[in-house]
Amino acid sequence: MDLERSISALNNPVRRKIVEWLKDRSNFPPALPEHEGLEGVCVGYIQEKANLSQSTISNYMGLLKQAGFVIAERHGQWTFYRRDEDNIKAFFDAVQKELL
Amino acid sequence: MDLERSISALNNPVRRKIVEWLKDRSNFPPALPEHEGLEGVCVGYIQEKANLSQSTISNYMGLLKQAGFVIAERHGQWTFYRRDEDNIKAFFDAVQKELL
DNA sequence: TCCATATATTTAGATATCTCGATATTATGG
DNA sequence: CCATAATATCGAGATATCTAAATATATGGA
Repeated sequence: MDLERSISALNNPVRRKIVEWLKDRSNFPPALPEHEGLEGVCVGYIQEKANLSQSTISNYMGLLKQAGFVIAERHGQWTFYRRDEDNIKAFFDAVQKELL
Repeated sequence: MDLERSISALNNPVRRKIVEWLKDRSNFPPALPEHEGLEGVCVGYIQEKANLSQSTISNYMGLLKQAGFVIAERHGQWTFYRRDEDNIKAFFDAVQKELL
């Protein structure tokens, strides 16, 4: 739980939105048939929704992953990102403990 | 509740420390006799503890104030800062609502 | 009024973050 | 193997943040 890194990752409105969007898969287009049953959302869908360049979103997802907010799983050419609920809770606990 | 501004204010280890220190008045030297009964801690004490320049701390306190984490009250030449517990809670609620 | 003290504001150089285009990497299908 | 697609990484210019020194403002006391 690196609070510095986590807060820094959240210090951007689009990155916060992405974490929020990932709460509900239906915020994105339906998965391809061959991806049925896989958890998470691929980078392309996130990029489309965020409307920023591919490299920016890939970078964002890397930051969110390092911060522990999302888990990445590669399947073929796709990387699927999903929330890491346990780490997200741990972050809240840490912030609360430090500040509240 | 400007989440952007609040997270930005917390995106610095010393500023977070200051908010934490202010939880307990005894983290600072005792108040001057003429300040007995006044709430908060003067900028000089905070600066001493943080060990950064006067202008930096003054700037920090301004950011924390704009973000709603502290309340400033001037008494004579001194400005006393104390936590704004209600706003701090509101911040947590907002983050939780958005992310959790 | 003049001076000392506490804090705020201004200014600026150093460093970090943002965002993109270009390129590299990895995987798939023919 | 080649072409294509999805994602990651690199490099760079624009913008923001950090932090301090210098200066300004406000107050209190001699």
